[in-house]
Amino acid sequence: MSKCEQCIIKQFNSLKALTKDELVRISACKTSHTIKKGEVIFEEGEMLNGVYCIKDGICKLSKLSENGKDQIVKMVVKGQLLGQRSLISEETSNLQATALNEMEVCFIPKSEIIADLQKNPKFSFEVLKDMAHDLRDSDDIIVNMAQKSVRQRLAETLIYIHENFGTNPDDTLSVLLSREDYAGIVGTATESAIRVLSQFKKEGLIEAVGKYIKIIDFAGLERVE
Amino acid sequence: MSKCEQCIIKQFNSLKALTKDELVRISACKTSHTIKKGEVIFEEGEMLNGVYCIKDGICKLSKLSENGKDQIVKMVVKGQLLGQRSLISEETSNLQATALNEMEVCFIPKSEIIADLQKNPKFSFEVLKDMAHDLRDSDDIIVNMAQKSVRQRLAETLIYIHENFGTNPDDTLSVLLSREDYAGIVGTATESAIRVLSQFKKEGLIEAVGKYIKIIDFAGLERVE
DNA sequence: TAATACGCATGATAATTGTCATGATTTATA
DNA sequence: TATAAATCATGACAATTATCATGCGTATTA
Repeated sequence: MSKCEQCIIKQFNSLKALTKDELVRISACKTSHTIKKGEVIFEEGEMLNGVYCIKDGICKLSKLSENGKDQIVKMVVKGQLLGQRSLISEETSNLQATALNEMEVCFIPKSEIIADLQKNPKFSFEVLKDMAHDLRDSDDIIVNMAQKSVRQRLAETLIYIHENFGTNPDDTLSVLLSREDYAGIVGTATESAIRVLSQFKKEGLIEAVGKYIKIIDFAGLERVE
Repeated sequence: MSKCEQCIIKQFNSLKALTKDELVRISACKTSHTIKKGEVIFEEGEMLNGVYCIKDGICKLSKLSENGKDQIVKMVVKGQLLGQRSLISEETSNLQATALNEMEVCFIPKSEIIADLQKNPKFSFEVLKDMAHDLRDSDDIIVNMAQKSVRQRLAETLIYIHENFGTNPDDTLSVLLSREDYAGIVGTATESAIRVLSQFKKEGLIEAVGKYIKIIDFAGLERVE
Protein backbone atom coordinates (compact mmCIF):
# COMPACT_ATOMS: atom_id res chain seq x y z
CA MET A 1 0.00 0.00 0.00
CA SER A 2 1.39 3.40 -1.01
CA LYS A 3 2.07 6.13 1.51
CA CYS A 4 0.25 9.47 1.63
CA GLU A 5 3.43 11.34 2.57
CA GLN A 6 4.98 10.32 -0.72
CA CYS A 7 1.87 10.53 -2.88
CA ILE A 8 2.03 13.18 -5.59
CA ILE A 9 -1.73 13.37 -5.96
CA LYS A 10 -2.15 15.34 -2.74
CA GLN A 11 -0.38 18.30 -4.38
CA PHE A 12 -3.55 18.88 -6.37
CA ASN A 13 -5.95 19.15 -3.46
CA SER A 14 -6.22 20.55 0.03
CA LEU A 15 -4.43 17.56 1.59
CA LYS A 16 -1.21 19.33 0.63
CA ALA A 17 -1.75 21.59 3.66
CA LEU A 18 -1.36 18.68 6.06
CA THR A 19 1.86 18.17 7.99
CA LYS A 20 4.02 15.12 7.47
CA ASP A 21 2.86 13.68 10.79
CA GLU A 22 -0.77 14.11 9.87
CA LEU A 23 -0.17 12.44 6.53
CA VAL A 24 1.55 9.50 8.18
CA ARG A 25 -1.40 9.09 10.51
CA ILE A 26 -3.88 9.25 7.63
CA SER A 27 -1.79 6.87 5.60
CA ALA A 28 -2.12 4.30 8.34
CA CYS A 29 -5.89 4.20 8.28
CA LYS A 30 -6.73 4.90 4.66
CA THR A 31 -7.86 2.15 2.32
CA SER A 32 -7.26 1.89 -1.42
CA HIS A 33 -9.92 0.84 -3.88
CA THR A 34 -10.41 0.21 -7.55
CA ILE A 35 -13.80 1.23 -8.86
CA LYS A 36 -15.14 -0.09 -12.13
CA LYS A 37 -16.72 2.06 -14.81
CA GLY A 38 -20.42 2.58 -14.08
CA GLU A 39 -20.09 1.59 -10.46
CA VAL A 40 -21.87 3.80 -7.91
CA ILE A 41 -19.47 5.15 -5.29
CA PHE A 42 -22.19 6.58 -3.08
CA GLU A 43 -25.88 7.23 -3.48
CA GLU A 44 -28.20 10.11 -2.83
CA GLY A 45 -29.28 10.02 0.79
CA GLU A 46 -26.33 7.91 1.88
CA MET A 47 -24.37 8.95 4.95
CA LEU A 48 -20.69 9.19 4.03
CA ASN A 49 -18.15 8.20 6.60
CA GLY A 50 -15.11 9.56 4.89
CA VAL A 51 -13.74 11.28 1.83
CA TYR A 52 -12.28 9.84 -1.33
CA CYS A 53 -9.02 11.08 -2.76
CA ILE A 54 -9.07 10.32 -6.47
CA LYS A 55 -5.77 8.91 -7.66
CA ASP A 56 -6.99 8.13 -11.14
CA GLY A 57 -10.15 8.26 -13.21
CA ILE A 58 -13.21 10.45 -13.26
CA CYS A 59 -16.72 10.36 -11.86
CA LYS A 60 -19.97 12.27 -12.19
CA LEU A 61 -22.03 13.74 -9.36
CA SER A 62 -25.69 13.66 -10.20
CA LYS A 63 -29.08 14.17 -8.64
CA LEU A 64 -32.30 12.49 -9.63
CA SER A 65 -34.93 15.09 -10.44
CA GLU A 66 -38.65 14.63 -9.83
CA ASN A 67 -39.27 13.88 -13.49
CA GLY A 68 -36.96 10.90 -13.27
CA LYS A 69 -33.98 12.38 -15.08
CA ASP A 70 -30.47 12.34 -13.72
CA GLN A 71 -29.01 15.84 -13.68
CA ILE A 72 -25.22 15.89 -13.62
CA VAL A 73 -24.09 18.69 -11.33
CA LYS A 74 -20.35 18.26 -11.40
CA MET A 75 -17.58 16.02 -12.58
CA VAL A 76 -14.70 15.14 -10.29
CA VAL A 77 -11.33 14.00 -11.60
CA LYS A 78 -7.95 12.67 -10.63
CA GLY A 79 -6.35 14.82 -7.98
CA GLN A 80 -9.56 16.06 -6.40
CA LEU A 81 -11.38 15.10 -3.23
CA LEU A 82 -14.84 13.61 -3.25
CA GLY A 83 -17.42 13.85 -0.49
CA GLN A 84 -16.01 16.71 1.59
CA ARG A 85 -19.26 18.68 1.64
CA SER A 86 -21.43 15.97 3.11
CA LEU A 87 -18.79 15.26 5.68
CA ILE A 88 -18.68 18.87 6.81
CA SER A 89 -22.40 19.50 6.87
CA GLU A 90 -22.92 16.19 8.64
CA GLU A 91 -25.84 15.46 6.40
CA THR A 92 -26.49 12.62 4.02
CA SER A 93 -25.19 13.18 0.51
CA ASN A 94 -27.49 15.07 -1.79
CA LEU A 95 -25.78 13.64 -4.82
CA GLN A 96 -24.91 10.29 -6.31
CA ALA A 97 -21.35 9.61 -7.44
CA THR A 98 -20.83 7.25 -10.37
CA ALA A 99 -17.53 6.27 -11.96
CA LEU A 100 -17.22 7.26 -15.62
CA ASN A 101 -14.19 5.07 -16.17
CA GLU A 102 -12.01 2.80 -14.07
CA MET A 103 -10.96 4.69 -10.96
CA GLU A 104 -8.28 4.39 -8.31
CA VAL A 105 -9.24 6.04 -5.03
CA CYS A 106 -8.12 6.21 -1.44
CA PHE A 107 -10.77 6.32 1.23
CA ILE A 108 -9.95 8.37 4.34
CA PRO A 109 -12.23 7.86 7.35
CA LYS A 110 -14.32 10.77 8.57
CA SER A 111 -12.78 10.94 12.02
CA GLU A 112 -9.30 11.60 10.63
CA ILE A 113 -10.40 14.37 8.33
CA ILE A 114 -12.58 16.08 10.92
CA ALA A 115 -9.77 15.96 13.46
CA ASP A 116 -7.42 17.65 11.04
CA LEU A 117 -10.00 20.20 10.02
CA GLN A 118 -10.36 21.21 13.63
CA LYS A 119 -6.66 21.22 14.46
CA ASN A 120 -4.91 22.44 11.35
CA PRO A 121 -6.14 25.89 10.27
CA LYS A 122 -4.09 25.80 7.09
CA PHE A 123 -5.88 22.66 6.03
CA SER A 124 -9.34 23.99 6.80
CA PHE A 125 -8.49 27.19 4.95
CA GLU A 126 -7.54 25.16 1.91
CA VAL A 127 -10.83 23.31 2.07
CA LEU A 128 -12.59 26.65 2.43
CA LYS A 129 -10.89 27.89 -0.72
CA ASP A 130 -11.90 24.74 -2.55
CA MET A 131 -15.50 25.22 -1.58
CA ALA A 132 -15.48 28.93 -2.39
CA HIS A 133 -14.28 27.96 -5.82
CA ASP A 134 -16.96 25.32 -6.19
CA LEU A 135 -19.58 27.88 -5.23
CA ARG A 136 -18.37 30.26 -7.89
CA ASP A 137 -18.61 27.46 -10.44
CA SER A 138 -22.12 26.66 -9.29
CA ASP A 139 -23.16 30.26 -9.76
CA ASP A 140 -21.92 30.17 -13.32
CA ILE A 141 -23.76 26.94 -14.00
CA ILE A 142 -26.98 28.41 -12.66
CA VAL A 143 -26.66 31.45 -14.90
CA ASN A 144 -25.89 29.29 -17.91
CA MET A 145 -28.81 26.96 -17.25
CA ALA A 146 -31.12 29.90 -16.89
CA GLN A 147 -29.97 32.07 -19.74
CA LYS A 148 -28.35 30.00 -22.45
CA SER A 149 -29.76 27.74 -25.12
CA VAL A 150 -29.20 23.99 -25.23
CA ARG A 151 -26.92 24.47 -28.24
CA GLN A 152 -24.81 26.97 -26.36
CA ARG A 153 -24.62 24.87 -23.21
CA LEU A 154 -23.64 21.77 -25.11
CA ALA A 155 -20.96 23.65 -27.06
CA GLU A 156 -19.54 25.00 -23.82
CA THR A 157 -19.67 21.56 -22.23
CA LEU A 158 -17.57 20.11 -25.03
CA ILE A 159 -14.99 22.86 -24.66
CA TYR A 160 -15.02 22.48 -20.88
CA ILE A 161 -14.39 18.75 -21.10
CA HIS A 162 -11.63 19.26 -23.62
CA GLU A 163 -9.88 21.85 -21.48
CA ASN A 164 -10.33 20.20 -18.10
CA PHE A 165 -10.25 16.48 -18.70
CA GLY A 166 -7.87 16.30 -21.62
CA THR A 167 -7.66 14.41 -24.87
CA ASN A 168 -6.34 11.18 -26.30
CA PRO A 169 -3.37 11.15 -28.70
CA ASP A 170 -5.77 11.49 -31.64
CA ASP A 171 -7.32 14.62 -30.07
CA THR A 172 -10.59 12.96 -29.17
CA LEU A 173 -12.01 13.78 -25.74
CA SER A 174 -10.53 11.34 -23.27
CA VAL A 175 -13.70 11.13 -21.20
CA LEU A 176 -16.19 8.87 -22.90
CA LEU A 177 -19.71 10.04 -22.18
CA SER A 178 -22.97 8.63 -23.48
CA ARG A 179 -25.42 10.97 -25.18
CA GLU A 180 -27.57 10.51 -22.11
CA ASP A 181 -24.72 11.86 -19.98
CA TYR A 182 -24.35 14.88 -22.23
CA ALA A 183 -28.07 15.47 -21.86
CA GLY A 184 -27.67 15.13 -18.11
CA ILE A 185 -24.96 17.76 -17.98
CA VAL A 186 -26.75 20.22 -20.22
CA GLY A 187 -30.14 19.57 -18.67
CA THR A 188 -32.11 18.55 -21.70
CA ALA A 189 -33.78 15.51 -23.22
CA THR A 190 -31.47 12.83 -24.54
CA GLU A 191 -32.95 13.20 -28.02
CA SER A 192 -32.21 16.92 -27.98
CA ALA A 193 -28.60 16.32 -27.01
CA ILE A 194 -28.24 13.77 -29.82
CA ARG A 195 -29.81 16.15 -32.29
CA VAL A 196 -27.52 19.03 -31.36
CA LEU A 197 -24.43 16.84 -31.53
CA SER A 198 -25.54 15.70 -34.99
CA GLN A 199 -25.92 19.34 -36.02
CA PHE A 200 -22.46 20.13 -34.70
CA LYS A 201 -21.13 17.31 -36.84
CA LYS A 202 -22.92 18.57 -39.94
CA GLU A 203 -21.64 22.06 -39.28
CA GLY A 204 -18.09 20.76 -39.07
CA LEU A 205 -17.62 21.82 -35.46
CA ILE A 206 -16.95 18.34 -34.17
CA GLU A 207 -16.17 14.91 -35.54
CA ALA A 208 -17.13 11.51 -34.17
CA VAL A 209 -14.44 8.85 -34.23
CA GLY A 210 -16.44 5.84 -33.24
CA LYS A 211 -17.90 6.76 -29.89
CA TYR A 212 -15.27 9.39 -29.33
CA ILE A 213 -15.78 13.06 -30.04
CA LYS A 214 -13.12 15.31 -31.47
CA ILE A 215 -13.44 19.07 -31.51
CA ILE A 216 -12.54 20.45 -34.94
CA ASP A 217 -13.49 24.09 -34.72
CA PHE A 218 -13.04 25.64 -31.29
CA ALA A 219 -13.78 29.17 -32.38
CA GLY A 220 -16.91 27.93 -34.06
CA LEU A 221 -18.10 26.18 -30.91
CA GLU A 222 -17.47 29.32 -28.92
CA ARG A 223 -19.53 31.32 -31.36
CA VAL A 224 -22.57 29.01 -31.06
CA GLU A 225 -25.73 30.80 -29.93
CA MET B 1 -22.06 52.35 17.98
CA SER B 2 -23.35 48.98 19.14
CA LYS B 3 -21.00 46.24 20.29
CA CYS B 4 -20.53 42.91 18.55
CA GLU B 5 -20.19 41.06 21.88
CA GLN B 6 -23.73 42.07 22.73
CA CYS B 7 -25.25 41.84 19.29
CA ILE B 8 -27.94 39.19 18.92
CA ILE B 9 -27.57 38.97 15.16
CA LYS B 10 -24.34 36.99 15.40
CA GLN B 11 -26.28 34.05 16.85
CA PHE B 12 -27.60 33.44 13.37
CA ASN B 13 -24.27 33.18 11.57
CA SER B 14 -20.80 31.81 11.98
CA LEU B 15 -19.61 34.79 14.01
CA LYS B 16 -21.16 33.02 16.98
CA ALA B 17 -18.09 30.78 17.06
CA LEU B 18 -15.81 33.71 17.89
CA THR B 19 -14.55 34.25 21.43
CA LYS B 20 -15.48 37.31 23.42
CA ASP B 21 -12.02 38.77 22.91
CA GLU B 22 -12.22 38.31 19.18
CA LEU B 23 -15.62 39.97 19.11
CA VAL B 24 -14.34 42.92 21.09
CA ARG B 25 -11.51 43.35 18.64
CA ILE B 26 -13.84 43.15 15.65
CA SER B 27 -16.24 45.51 17.29
CA ALA B 28 -13.52 48.12 17.50
CA CYS B 29 -12.85 48.20 13.79
CA LYS B 30 -16.23 47.46 12.26
CA THR B 31 -18.32 50.20 10.70
CA SER B 32 -22.12 50.45 10.57
CA HIS B 33 -24.02 51.44 7.46
CA THR B 34 -27.52 52.05 6.27
CA ILE B 35 -28.15 51.00 2.70
CA LYS B 36 -31.10 52.29 0.75
CA LYS B 37 -33.40 50.14 -1.33
CA GLY B 38 -31.98 49.61 -4.79
CA GLU B 39 -28.48 50.60 -3.77
CA VAL B 40 -25.63 48.40 -5.01
CA ILE B 41 -23.53 47.07 -2.14
CA PHE B 42 -20.83 45.66 -4.36
CA GLU B 43 -20.51 44.98 -8.05
CA GLU B 44 -19.39 42.10 -10.21
CA GLY B 45 -15.64 42.21 -10.56
CA GLU B 46 -15.15 44.33 -7.48
CA MET B 47 -12.53 43.30 -4.94
CA LEU B 48 -14.12 43.10 -1.52
CA ASN B 49 -12.09 44.10 1.45
CA GLY B 50 -14.36 42.77 4.12
CA VAL B 51 -17.62 41.03 4.90
CA TYR B 52 -21.02 42.46 5.70
CA CYS B 53 -23.05 41.23 8.63
CA ILE B 54 -26.68 41.97 7.87
CA LYS B 55 -28.49 43.38 10.87
CA ASP B 56 -31.67 44.14 9.00
CA GLY B 57 -33.09 43.98 5.51
CA ILE B 58 -32.53 41.77 2.50
CA CYS B 59 -30.48 41.84 -0.69
CA LYS B 60 -30.16 39.92 -3.92
CA LEU B 61 -26.98 38.44 -5.38
CA SER B 62 -27.08 38.51 -9.15
CA LYS B 63 -24.90 37.99 -12.17
CA LEU B 64 -25.26 39.65 -15.52
CA SER B 65 -25.51 37.03 -18.24
CA GLU B 66 -24.21 37.47 -21.76
CA ASN B 67 -27.66 38.21 -23.11
CA GLY B 68 -27.91 41.20 -20.80
CA LYS B 69 -30.26 39.71 -18.23
CA ASP B 70 -29.62 39.79 -14.53
CA GLN B 71 -29.83 36.30 -13.07
CA ILE B 72 -30.52 36.25 -9.33
CA VAL B 73 -28.49 33.47 -7.78
CA LYS B 74 -29.29 33.92 -4.10
CA MET B 75 -31.00 36.19 -1.63
CA VAL B 76 -29.31 37.08 1.63
CA VAL B 77 -31.24 38.26 4.67
CA LYS B 78 -30.97 39.61 8.16
CA GLY B 79 -28.67 37.48 10.28
CA GLN B 80 -26.49 36.24 7.44
CA LEU B 81 -23.03 37.18 6.26
CA LEU B 82 -22.38 38.66 2.84
CA GLY B 83 -19.17 38.44 0.85
CA GLN B 84 -17.40 35.60 2.66
CA ARG B 85 -16.72 33.62 -0.51
CA SER B 86 -14.86 36.31 -2.38
CA LEU B 87 -12.87 37.04 0.71
CA ILE B 88 -11.77 33.45 1.05
CA SER B 89 -10.99 32.80 -2.58
CA GLU B 90 -9.15 36.13 -2.77
CA GLU B 91 -10.78 36.81 -6.08
CA THR B 92 -13.01 39.64 -7.19
CA SER B 93 -16.68 39.06 -6.57
CA ASN B 94 -18.48 37.14 -9.27
CA LEU B 95 -21.80 38.56 -8.19
CA GLN B 96 -23.43 41.90 -7.64
CA ALA B 97 -25.25 42.59 -4.36
CA THR B 98 -28.23 44.93 -4.44
CA ALA B 99 -30.44 45.93 -1.52
CA LEU B 100 -34.08 44.93 -1.93
CA ASN B 101 -35.21 47.14 0.92
CA GLU B 102 -33.58 49.41 3.45
CA MET B 103 -30.73 47.54 5.11
CA GLU B 104 -28.65 47.87 8.23
CA VAL B 105 -25.25 46.26 7.94
CA CYS B 106 -21.94 46.11 9.75
CA PHE B 107 -18.80 46.01 7.66
CA ILE B 108 -15.91 43.97 9.06
CA PRO B 109 -12.52 44.48 7.41
CA LYS B 110 -10.92 41.58 5.60
CA SER B 111 -7.81 41.44 7.79
CA GLU B 112 -9.84 40.79 10.93
CA ILE B 113 -11.88 38.00 9.42
CA ILE B 114 -8.92 36.30 7.80
CA ALA B 115 -6.96 36.45 11.04
CA ASP B 116 -9.78 34.76 12.91
CA LEU B 117 -10.26 32.18 10.18
CA GLN B 118 -6.65 31.20 10.53
CA LYS B 119 -6.56 31.21 14.32
CA ASN B 120 -9.93 29.98 15.43
CA PRO B 121 -10.72 26.51 14.04
CA LYS B 122 -14.24 26.60 15.46
CA PHE B 123 -14.95 29.72 13.47
CA SER B 124 -13.54 28.38 10.25
CA PHE B 125 -15.49 25.17 10.74
CA GLU B 126 -18.69 27.19 11.08
CA VAL B 127 -17.90 29.02 7.87
CA LEU B 128 -17.19 25.68 6.23
CA LYS B 129 -20.60 24.42 7.31
CA ASP B 130 -22.22 27.54 5.93
CA MET B 131 -20.59 27.06 2.60
CA ALA B 132 -21.35 23.36 2.48
CA HIS B 133 -24.96 24.29 2.99
CA ASP B 134 -24.82 26.92 0.25
CA LEU B 135 -23.35 24.35 -2.10
CA ARG B 136 -26.19 21.97 -1.43
CA ASP B 137 -28.66 24.75 -2.17
CA SER B 138 -26.85 25.54 -5.40
CA ASP B 139 -27.10 21.93 -6.49
CA ASP B 140 -30.83 22.01 -5.96
CA ILE B 141 -31.15 25.22 -7.93
CA ILE B 142 -29.19 23.75 -10.82
CA VAL B 143 -31.45 20.69 -10.92
CA ASN B 144 -34.56 22.84 -10.76
CA MET B 145 -33.35 25.15 -13.51
CA ALA B 146 -32.52 22.21 -15.71
CA GLN B 147 -35.54 20.03 -15.11
CA LYS B 148 -38.53 22.09 -14.06
CA SER B 149 -40.87 24.34 -15.98
CA VAL B 150 -41.11 28.09 -15.50
CA ARG B 151 -44.51 27.63 -13.84
CA GLN B 152 -43.07 25.15 -11.39
CA ARG B 153 -40.02 27.25 -10.58
CA LEU B 154 -42.10 30.34 -10.01
CA ALA B 155 -44.53 28.48 -7.77
CA GLU B 156 -41.62 27.14 -5.74
CA THR B 157 -40.04 30.58 -5.55
CA LEU B 158 -43.21 32.04 -4.05
CA ILE B 159 -43.35 29.31 -1.44
CA TYR B 160 -39.64 29.70 -0.71
CA ILE B 161 -39.99 33.43 -0.15
CA HIS B 162 -43.00 32.93 2.05
CA GLU B 163 -41.25 30.35 4.19
CA ASN B 164 -37.85 32.00 4.43
CA PHE B 165 -38.46 35.71 4.36
CA GLY B 166 -41.77 35.92 6.12
CA THR B 167 -45.01 37.79 5.66
CA ASN B 168 -46.71 41.03 6.66
CA PRO B 169 -49.62 41.06 9.11
CA ASP B 170 -52.04 40.70 6.18
CA ASP B 171 -50.19 37.56 5.00
CA THR B 172 -48.67 39.22 1.94
CA LEU B 173 -45.02 38.39 1.24
CA SER B 174 -42.89 40.86 3.16
CA VAL B 175 -40.23 41.05 0.46
CA LEU B 176 -41.42 43.27 -2.34
CA LEU B 177 -40.02 42.08 -5.65
CA SER B 178 -40.65 43.46 -9.11
CA ARG B 179 -41.82 41.09 -11.83
CA GLU B 180 -38.39 41.57 -13.34
CA ASP B 181 -36.84 40.24 -10.12
CA TYR B 182 -39.13 37.23 -10.18
CA ALA B 183 -38.04 36.63 -13.76
CA GLY B 184 -34.44 36.98 -12.61
CA ILE B 185 -34.85 34.36 -9.92
CA VAL B 186 -36.70 31.89 -12.11
CA GLY B 187 -34.49 32.53 -15.12
CA THR B 188 -37.10 33.50 -17.65
CA ALA B 189 -38.25 36.54 -19.62
CA THR B 190 -40.00 39.25 -17.63
CA GLU B 191 -43.11 38.87 -19.77
CA SER B 192 -43.21 35.15 -19.02
CA ALA B 193 -42.99 35.77 -15.28
CA ILE B 194 -45.80 38.32 -15.52
CA ARG B 195 -47.92 35.92 -17.52
CA VAL B 196 -47.46 33.05 -15.10
CA LEU B 197 -48.24 35.25 -12.10
CA SER B 198 -51.40 36.38 -13.89
CA GLN B 199 -52.33 32.74 -14.45
CA PHE B 200 -51.74 31.95 -10.79
CA LYS B 201 -54.11 34.80 -9.91
CA LYS B 202 -56.79 33.52 -12.28
CA GLU B 203 -56.38 30.03 -10.86
CA GLY B 204 -56.88 31.34 -7.35
CA LEU B 205 -53.44 30.28 -6.17
CA ILE B 206 -52.31 33.79 -5.26
CA GLU B 207 -53.81 37.22 -4.80
CA ALA B 208 -52.28 40.62 -5.49
CA VAL B 209 -52.87 43.29 -2.86
CA GLY B 210 -51.49 46.30 -4.69
CA LYS B 211 -47.93 45.30 -5.44
CA TYR B 212 -47.91 42.75 -2.68
CA ILE B 213 -48.49 39.09 -3.31
CA LYS B 214 -50.42 36.83 -0.99
CA ILE B 215 -50.39 33.07 -1.30
CA ILE B 216 -53.92 31.71 -1.10
CA ASP B 217 -53.51 28.05 -1.96
CA PHE B 218 -50.23 26.51 -0.81
CA ALA B 219 -51.16 22.97 -1.74
CA GLY B 220 -52.19 24.21 -5.16
CA LEU B 221 -48.86 25.95 -5.71
CA GLU B 222 -47.02 22.82 -4.68
CA ARG B 223 -49.02 20.80 -7.18
CA VAL B 224 -48.12 23.09 -10.10
CA GLU B 225 -46.39 21.30 -12.97
C1' DT C 1 -26.00 -18.39 -32.68
C1' DA C 2 -30.24 -16.25 -31.81
C1' DA C 3 -32.50 -13.26 -29.07
C1' DT C 4 -32.62 -9.22 -26.47
C1' DA C 5 -31.40 -5.01 -24.80
C1' DC C 6 -29.26 -0.74 -25.33
C1' DG C 7 -27.47 3.41 -27.39
C1' DC C 8 -27.68 6.33 -31.39
C1' DA C 9 -30.31 8.65 -34.83
C1' DT C 10 -34.11 11.08 -37.09
C1' DG C 11 -38.98 12.50 -38.18
C1' DA C 12 -43.39 14.37 -36.82
C1' DT C 13 -45.78 16.91 -33.70
C1' DA C 14 -46.99 19.27 -29.45
C1' DA C 15 -45.83 22.12 -25.64
C1' DT C 16 -43.20 25.63 -23.69
C1' DT C 17 -40.97 29.83 -23.75
C1' DG C 18 -39.06 34.05 -25.96
C1' DT C 19 -39.65 38.24 -28.64
C1' DC C 20 -41.84 42.17 -30.35
C1' DA C 21 -45.59 45.31 -30.18
C1' DT C 22 -48.90 47.98 -27.81
C1' DG C 23 -51.50 49.94 -24.05
C1' DA C 24 -52.75 50.68 -19.13
C1' DT C 25 -51.27 51.83 -14.71
C1' DT C 26 -48.25 53.23 -11.36
C1' DT C 27 -44.31 55.82 -9.75
C1' DA C 28 -40.81 59.27 -10.02
C1' DT C 29 -39.53 63.85 -11.01
C1' DA C 30 -39.29 68.58 -13.18
C1' DT D 1 -49.47 69.13 -10.61
C1' DA D 2 -48.04 67.88 -15.13
C1' DT D 3 -44.97 65.14 -17.51
C1' DA D 4 -41.92 61.58 -18.14
C1' DA D 5 -40.42 57.16 -17.11
C1' DA D 6 -40.90 52.73 -15.19
C1' DT D 7 -43.61 48.81 -14.38
C1' DC D 8 -47.33 45.73 -15.32
C1' DA D 9 -50.21 43.49 -18.59
C1' DT D 10 -51.73 41.08 -22.74
C1' DG D 11 -51.82 39.60 -27.71
C1' DA D 12 -49.61 37.64 -31.75
C1' DC D 13 -46.16 35.15 -33.47
C1' DA D 14 -41.62 32.80 -33.75
C1' DA D 15 -38.16 29.95 -31.87
C1' DT D 16 -36.78 26.44 -28.92
C1' DT D 17 -37.32 22.21 -26.73
C1' DA D 18 -39.90 17.97 -25.28
C1' DT D 19 -42.32 13.92 -26.42
C1' DC D 20 -43.59 9.97 -28.95
C1' DA D 21 -42.65 6.89 -32.58
C1' DT D 22 -39.68 4.22 -35.34
C1' DG D 23 -35.50 2.15 -37.20
C1' DC D 24 -30.72 0.86 -37.23
C1' DG D 25 -26.50 -0.96 -35.53
C1' DT D 26 -23.83 -2.88 -31.84
C1' DA D 27 -23.24 -5.15 -27.44
C1' DT D 28 -24.72 -8.46 -24.25
C1' DT D 29 -26.22 -12.82 -22.91
C1' DA D 30 -29.40 -16.89 -22.86
